[in-house]
Amino acid sequence: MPNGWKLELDSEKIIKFLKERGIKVTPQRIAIAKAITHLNHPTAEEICKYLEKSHPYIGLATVYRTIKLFAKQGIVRELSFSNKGTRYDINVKPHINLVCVNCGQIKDIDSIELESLIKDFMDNGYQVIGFRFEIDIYCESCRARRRRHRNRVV
Amino acid sequence: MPNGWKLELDSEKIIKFLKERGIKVTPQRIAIAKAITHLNHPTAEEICKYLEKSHPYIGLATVYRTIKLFAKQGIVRELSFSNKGTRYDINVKPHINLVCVNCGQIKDIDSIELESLIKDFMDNGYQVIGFRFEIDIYCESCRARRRRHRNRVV
DNA sequence: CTATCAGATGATAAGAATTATTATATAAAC
DNA sequence: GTTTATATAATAATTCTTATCATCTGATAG
Repeated sequence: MPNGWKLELDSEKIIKFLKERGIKVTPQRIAIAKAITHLNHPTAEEICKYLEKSHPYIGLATVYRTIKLFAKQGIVRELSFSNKGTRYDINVKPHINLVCVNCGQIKDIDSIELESLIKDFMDNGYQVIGFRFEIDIYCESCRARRRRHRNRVV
Repeated sequence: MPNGWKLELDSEKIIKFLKERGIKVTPQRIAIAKAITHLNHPTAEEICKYLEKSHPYIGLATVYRTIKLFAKQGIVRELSFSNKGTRYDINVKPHINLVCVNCGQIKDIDSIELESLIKDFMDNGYQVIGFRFEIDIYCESCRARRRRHRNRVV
């Protein structure tokens, strides 16, 4: 994971990264890498749906397998939610995930404080394999919708 | 959730908390509340198993329903993991979950930096409903086991 | 260019975790 | 104690993810 922090993660870099580690670069993996960089914290299903147009043959199993592979390589992070299944984050640099508890939308926010907090851990002898920092809020659009329907429970 | 931070969460307080909000207090709910306070980040199944002794009739569905209710009230937090299912955390004060990527053990760590980081968010107009901060490491016992089996992949 | 082979894929079955359903039971208010 | 809205237990259903396995492919050597 610490390695991953150095990566600027576009699909080209991912491909290069796989090659360097002797991992086969297949059309499916390239397509899935591109899909993840183009989508915002997608689920496996969303990736599959996105690829339907260009690669109708890619199965959900392959998506899951490939994501797991990427996760093991520190290319993506898995963010499991109790309701909406697992989402994948391509940004492995320490940052905050602002999650809307209503619509599930995720927004990434950089935070120097967070980075130094994790760095402190590493300096204190911990081998940090991964991390996850998430703050649950109502996003702007859900708050606006709420204001419009004040008396209704959103 | 901010309300929850003020709670010292033993089962008595949980019962009081439910009553105040007009939510029925049933033997099952009391038992589950006690179970959660006695167990360390349990899964629904672990709660069910723990209660087998004293309340053999409580079903898994009831455990799930009750936990969801508690979560909605900010009494517990849901921590979903891709592998090992969902665990529940009774400590709603901002803290760090140190998660062992090998055995899944979770250890809570207080952090002033984290508290102030979240406070900053609240001061900036965000309504913080919940949060989750988790750092993945190898715990002490897994590291010890690793040292003993250096050549083996743990 | 073709053969070889480890590893990847797709289709589908299997499994695990969680939620919905529904008849029955019960807590809270009177 | 009665009433009534809500909770429960048992089980079915659903959802999400992983395993299986026959087939296919990328990389390498000849």
